[in-house]
Amino acid sequence: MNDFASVSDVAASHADSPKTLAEAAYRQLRRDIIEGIHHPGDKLRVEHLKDQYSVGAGTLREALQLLVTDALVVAQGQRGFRVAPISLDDFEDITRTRVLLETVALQQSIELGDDNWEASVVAAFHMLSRAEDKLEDGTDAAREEWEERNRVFHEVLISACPSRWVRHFQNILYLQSERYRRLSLFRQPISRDVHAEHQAIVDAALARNAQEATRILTEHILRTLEAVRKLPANLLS
Amino acid sequence: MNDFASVSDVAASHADSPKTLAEAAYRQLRRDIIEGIHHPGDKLRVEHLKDQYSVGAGTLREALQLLVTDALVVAQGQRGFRVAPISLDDFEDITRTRVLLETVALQQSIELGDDNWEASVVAAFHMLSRAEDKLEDGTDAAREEWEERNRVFHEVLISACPSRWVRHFQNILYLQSERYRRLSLFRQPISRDVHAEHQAIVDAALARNAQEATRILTEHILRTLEAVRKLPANLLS
DNA sequence: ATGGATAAAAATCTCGAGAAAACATTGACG
DNA sequence: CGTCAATGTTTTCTCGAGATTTTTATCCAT
Repeated sequence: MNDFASVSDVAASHADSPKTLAEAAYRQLRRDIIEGIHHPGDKLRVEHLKDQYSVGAGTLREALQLLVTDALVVAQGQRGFRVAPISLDDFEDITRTRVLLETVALQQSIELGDDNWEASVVAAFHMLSRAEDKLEDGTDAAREEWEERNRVFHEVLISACPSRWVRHFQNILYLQSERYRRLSLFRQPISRDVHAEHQAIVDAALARNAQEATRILTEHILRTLEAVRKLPANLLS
Repeated sequence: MNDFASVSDVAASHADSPKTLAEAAYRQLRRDIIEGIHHPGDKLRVEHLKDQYSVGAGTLREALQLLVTDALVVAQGQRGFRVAPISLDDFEDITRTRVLLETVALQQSIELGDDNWEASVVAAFHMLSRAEDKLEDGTDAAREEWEERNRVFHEVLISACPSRWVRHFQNILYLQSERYRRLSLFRQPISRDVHAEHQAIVDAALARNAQEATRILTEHILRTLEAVRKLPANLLS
């Protein structure tokens, strides 16, 4: 059929239920690392964590290995696992690479996307807008839902890009940037008018104005970099 | 210090000795998959492979997980592991994405590379040329050494690119394309004058002619795609 | 003969204990 | 007083067996 995200997929978010304990532990761990519960550079001792996540040693090991795939955890030879360190340089790199890939993908999406793609974009934007409303409550669940829907929105935007590899790399980079964004959101919760930026992207995309859409998207992504740049250096430990 | 590959690194190739059994099994498996010993789509049964690679079940499992990182193996929920399938579409995607990343990286390398980088490039090209001579013997070892030095050459070319992520993604894509290149080399061993192409890239790079260098590099990469396109379809099973 | 359901078989996933390696502390020697 | 070496502790890595799930084969009913 087509390779685009269907509207129902958007509605269902990314609710692949974890079928294995290792994957469940993997998701929990990933969330905890992105949330900052495990600090960058922290050692991840299997003996200590296997109780916390209620799985066996080998299982937790597998979960950690999966996190190495996402580059959220680094494995050092015979010296165990560690939460991937963060730095401003790294985030600059992530951001610029993301801009490179995401603009190319968006161009192709705008060029090739069909009605189904347009509907997906509109739907994802709607879901995101709703989540923005609930964000007023200030609950953790609301913020988490917003994060997820924001991710889906960016994913759907480029879902008509025919390159699976570009989309794959974009996913990885998005996960990475999520760690940094949490840091900036913690300090200056809602300074930017993110909604307007997203709206502008959607408008330009549906108008098939690739140049305008990529321009806004680039600024949109770079703005987060600026926000992180203004953070106190000690947060990037 | 600097982040470039040192000349000695080039000489030493990529000889990180595997310090763990899992990593050793991972490398063997990776080589076997790229070599085509395990065919695309094949099921990788842990029970059967753990004897073949002389490791425990859990260890082999870890090795397989590492291969998922390189996208050479796909893991399906509770249904075990499988060699990643191949297709012409996939290789087109890999190639185009590789061109995108590698040209950007080469541009930056040419712009930012210092004397050390130039020396690395010359050294890697020399190593590759020597391997080309030995290629006449037709031994497996010679071809394998050429493959490795070709990889190093492309890696060193973009080693002055400051983006670790671009280089990381390029590594993954190179590994992928290696699978397909083996297929094409099997049929038409040495039809192209690869040496001249590499020489032209080196010349343009050292002359700091980014436009020319990226142009040649792009053609160079695309040529392999054309070679694979001409393969009989049944090889892409 | 075809389709569905049950049961046997195979493979995967999970767990805990033993072996190997790395780390930290302490003591001795120059 | 500083450096080096040896020892003990901690942590990681590895292995084989048991529990779940998937797959295959068989059998009965339509």
